[in-house]
Amino acid sequence: MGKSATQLISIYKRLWAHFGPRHWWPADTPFEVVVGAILTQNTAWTNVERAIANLKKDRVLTPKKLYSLRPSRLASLIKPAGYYNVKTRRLKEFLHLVMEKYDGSLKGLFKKETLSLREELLGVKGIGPETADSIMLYAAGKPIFVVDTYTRRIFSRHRLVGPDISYGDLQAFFMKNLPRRPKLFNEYHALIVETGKRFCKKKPLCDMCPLKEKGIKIS
DNA sequence: CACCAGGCAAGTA
DNA sequence: TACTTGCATGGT
Repeated sequence: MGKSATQLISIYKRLWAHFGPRHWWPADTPFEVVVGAILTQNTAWTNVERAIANLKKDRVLTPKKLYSLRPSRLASLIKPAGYYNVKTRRLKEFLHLVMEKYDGSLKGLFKKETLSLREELLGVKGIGPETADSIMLYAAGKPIFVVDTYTRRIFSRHRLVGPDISYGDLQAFFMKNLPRRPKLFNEYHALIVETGKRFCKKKPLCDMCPLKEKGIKIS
């Protein structure tokens, strides 16, 4: 076992001991995961919750219902999540794929092999690497590690990687050094986000962080 | 008031 | 290729 692998496991254990299981993704259905993944792009989750609540209240949180909504109506429902015009287009782009190619069923889409599913998701305008990987791991259950702002921030501050590491390289760092188990990837990313939200914001609270003993200098 | 949040695409040089 | 900018609400 390499040094990086040992460190990654050690950090995971420490976070899990501190926070316990996260039960991610916070959603009732795979489709809700997809919608949440798009709505949370560069946006606080509390705002996404309001938007999702609006969709549930009007009982339109299914692919067919959302696809049939007028864009102006969808935009007004998701308004609390911000970027509502952009995100309306992005949801519609994804729904168009599901409706036209998979008969409105996520099941069909998620039957694809991991790599071809990733390519297909990345082909949708508005779905980038993090959104695609969140959908794959948390909606489709594929063994893909999700990288986000917090991941880069936490692991570069602890000097396991450089601060400007690319998405792909950071993802590979985790996937090469951890057993490829969806359950582990699920829990690890969820723990990273919890740590990020609480302690590793742009203005860090490193004294409080469960990783402080391994911790290093921060700017 | 300023700054930030679980990105992404499009524009510029 | 490598920056830069627009998108927008709600919390601190």
